[in-house]
Amino acid sequence: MGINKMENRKSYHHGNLKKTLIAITIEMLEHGSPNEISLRKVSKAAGVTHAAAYRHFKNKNDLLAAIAAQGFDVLEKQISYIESRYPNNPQQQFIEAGVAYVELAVNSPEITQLMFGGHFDEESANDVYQATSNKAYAALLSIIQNGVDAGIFINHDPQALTLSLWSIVHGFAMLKTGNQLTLDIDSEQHMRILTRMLCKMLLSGIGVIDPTNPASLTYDQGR
Amino acid sequence: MGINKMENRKSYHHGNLKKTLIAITIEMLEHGSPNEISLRKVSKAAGVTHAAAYRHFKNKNDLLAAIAAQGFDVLEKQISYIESRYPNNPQQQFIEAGVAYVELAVNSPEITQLMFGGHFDEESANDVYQATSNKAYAALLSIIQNGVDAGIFINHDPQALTLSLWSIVHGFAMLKTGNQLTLDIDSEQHMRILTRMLCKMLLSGIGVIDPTNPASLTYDQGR
DNA sequence: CTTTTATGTTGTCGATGGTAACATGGAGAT
DNA sequence: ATCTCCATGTTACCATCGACAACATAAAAG
Repeated sequence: MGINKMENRKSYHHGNLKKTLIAITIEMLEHGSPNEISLRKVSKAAGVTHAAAYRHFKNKNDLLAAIAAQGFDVLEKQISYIESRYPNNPQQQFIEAGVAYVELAVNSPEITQLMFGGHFDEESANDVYQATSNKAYAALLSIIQNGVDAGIFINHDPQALTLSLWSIVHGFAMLKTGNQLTLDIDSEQHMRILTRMLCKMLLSGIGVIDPTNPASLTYDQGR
Repeated sequence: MGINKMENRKSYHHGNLKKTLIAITIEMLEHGSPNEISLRKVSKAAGVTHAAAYRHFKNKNDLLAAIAAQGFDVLEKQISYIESRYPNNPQQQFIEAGVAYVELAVNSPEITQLMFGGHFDEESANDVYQATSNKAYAALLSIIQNGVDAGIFINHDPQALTLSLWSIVHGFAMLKTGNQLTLDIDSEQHMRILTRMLCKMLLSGIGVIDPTNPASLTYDQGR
């Protein structure tokens, strides 16, 4: 536990330095802001000299971008999993994808801020970073498309529906991870309830749920 | 135009250094990420040595926090103005406040990322910063309260309604300013239309607009 | 066994954030 | 008008950082 120091490494070569550097950086992110991180501190914690990191990352931004890209990857996988978990139920996919989005963000607030907080130079937002960002969007769009194909989401363009879902859960997640919310919603349970409420508001706005009866979903809203 | 250099200042004392430093920093923010900014470059651009800035700001974070605080101030004033501009029409206040929120954010994407991107250390998110963040929330809550008092927003808690509006416009704004949206929505006109659509989805979700008729608002939806 | 290549080290550079000691001159008191 | 005080700016300095080049080592390839 703690920082993976590998201080008692025997060989000249580390063997797993790239992953180790990423892991240590993530751990450091959880204890401070991104600009408190230095390649030198990370390298030292990995039991390696300060220049070793440059064999694995082009520069500091490159390391941070790798972590962000990993975040997008996890996000996309999770949303896709939600889609497969609730087959033939676009409404539930809609809501649970939103819940998963917020849950992931809140469980890794620092990485979320890194992913979306504009911490990279323009050019450093490179191929990997851009591509993986789009994957999260595509995963959401797929769910929306299910609802459109099933004739459930009928009043709006799929792109617009995707944007609305993404916006509301992303906004909630960013406000929470950025400590902008005075509401003390500490428990995961409470976060889920709030997120479900937000998604249901949208769903009824899309015309799927009777707005005068927020509990009109076909599955148990508690859970 | 250009950076306010003040290079031909005559007196030993600058006279307006604090405001000048803020202005120059904002201009620099518009041309690069926050971590490309250095107090030394800013000071040099202001025609002053690098240590002078420390007479006006405790440290670099303090300067950036001042800019963020200024952003929250503008945001709150704008939302309050919207509220007063459309008296006795909570729906319109709801939508136009959302539009104003997104418009401000998109017009100053770098400052928006600075305000919400987690660019400050915990302790540096000081009194001013926290207080002003809350003001934006309070401004939105006031609008919601109008609708609740008028018996228009009836199906949900005011806090929840405020959170939903804030989340969706904040999410949209953050996705846009973070260049996460592949949709090319360059024109302000298009942004307004999209934002209105998002807000209306929510409004109908709250039960104010007939979801099968998105144009059911009482005022001209174009404009 | 030799050569190549990937990976880690040492040494160095300029830039940066921050502090301390000193300099300057404007504003208020007399 | 002059003196004094103190807000404000300067100079000098330090530790740290990102980045690079030259060198060292060992694992893999032949």
